[in-house]
Amino acid sequence: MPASSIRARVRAEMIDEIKAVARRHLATDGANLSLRAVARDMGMVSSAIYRYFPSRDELLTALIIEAYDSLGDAVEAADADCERLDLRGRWHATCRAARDWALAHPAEYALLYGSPVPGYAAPDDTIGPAQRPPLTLVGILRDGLEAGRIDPPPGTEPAEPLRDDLADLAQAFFPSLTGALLARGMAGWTQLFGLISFELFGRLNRTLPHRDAYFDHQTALMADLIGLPPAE
Amino acid sequence: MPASSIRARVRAEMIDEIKAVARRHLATDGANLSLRAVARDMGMVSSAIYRYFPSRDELLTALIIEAYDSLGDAVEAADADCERLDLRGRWHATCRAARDWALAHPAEYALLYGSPVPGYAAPDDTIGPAQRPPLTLVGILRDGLEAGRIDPPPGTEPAEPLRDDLADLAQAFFPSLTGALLARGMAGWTQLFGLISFELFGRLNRTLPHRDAYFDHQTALMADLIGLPPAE
DNA sequence: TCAAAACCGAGAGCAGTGCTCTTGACGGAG
DNA sequence: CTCCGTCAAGAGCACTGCTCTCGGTTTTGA
Repeated sequence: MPASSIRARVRAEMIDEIKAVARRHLATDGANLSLRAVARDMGMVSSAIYRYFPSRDELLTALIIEAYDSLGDAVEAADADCERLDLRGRWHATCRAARDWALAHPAEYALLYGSPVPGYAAPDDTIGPAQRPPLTLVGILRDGLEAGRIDPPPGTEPAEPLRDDLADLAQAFFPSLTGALLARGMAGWTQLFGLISFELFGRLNRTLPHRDAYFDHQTALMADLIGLPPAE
Repeated sequence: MPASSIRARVRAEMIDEIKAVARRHLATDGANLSLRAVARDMGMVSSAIYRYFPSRDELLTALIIEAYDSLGDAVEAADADCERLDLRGRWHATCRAARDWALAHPAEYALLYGSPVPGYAAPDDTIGPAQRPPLTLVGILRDGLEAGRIDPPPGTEPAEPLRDDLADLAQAFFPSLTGALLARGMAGWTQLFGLISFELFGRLNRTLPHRDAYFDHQTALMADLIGLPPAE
């Protein structure tokens, strides 16, 4: 064990360094990072990288999982910093945390939520970390329902056959979640993703200089739609 | 003119054929299409392509503009097929048209609304065609306001400094558009983009088999948020 | 303890990419 | 008919992901 662990330790450090250099390249070169380039940066030969990652896609997968966890950490920490029953505060905090993380790590965000790489299929290892942000939003719904503090405004109700789909999916989260509320929560999650993507990918109108205020207002609209009570 | 135009005609046909082959490759290989591959498909040598497109990015730009116009045509046609005062019908028709187009041309949609290509900056030729879909939505707002048929539900109002930004931007569209309504319209547009992206990029939960119904319901929620009157 | 097994880095090599440059042939314009 | 512009072709450069082999080191197990 002591002798073998020194090799294993060096190997783990090597993997970490490769991932760190690759993450740095990702920030500048975008999704098309080159194994040879990271190998050059590390003073190695390209073929040596393959001792640690069997392919470029495997390296990308490792970076994707790390990015999902980094985003999940940020979102969950922001949510945990709020009063449990301050539903609207938690909603805004999680949304802002996701946006802040995306603005700080644009290339990683593009890797997670941008167009999928053509030949690349995300392995199952990624679906767990990928669900952490939306699950945080579901947690807000759960706490709000338990406290009886969620009142969605009147509006379109899901009809068949969607009603059963939503009800089944809602039951998989927690029993008191209705399909109608789940749909509104998913609308909020979709809006959050769209807001960040538009801002990050440059599709936001240039005549909106106060982007923080715009983001907060648009997420507030979705909080209204979900039925989160106004902050007192 | 007659003699020179035969040359120009052949050249124009060549450009069209290159774009057609490239679009075909785009559907299979995604964003990383190869000039050499399209040249091979046309029985040419790669360097010959450069007689018609100075770089791969120029070819991509041409495809992007064509795709924007194709999407714009579909959206505007769907909108024009509706009764002018059937605001909700127009909203659903345009949303469905955008989704149908995206599902029929996933690679082109990813090219337009996916993560930007790292070294590539969209030239100004693209911003005109790119604005056609959102401008169609603005047209629904304009007709609705002129007919006095839009009643947004109560909810968060934009505060300073966002209020002025939105008001200025709204004035640039048409005078009677308020900043608050514009923000709700932009939320609808953001939601539409997010819905399509989630479905296309495989982030939609697999337990929602009736995707058409889900899409219609979510866009109906946004119609409620905007204040489009219910269909009678 | 000492040989066998596993691991590792370096290098060559293959097939592919975008792009540049030169060469030679063809066709329209004066 | 001659010139000039346009064209396809080919060679070549620098780059990519990836495979394989060759030595050298480290770890393991008998």
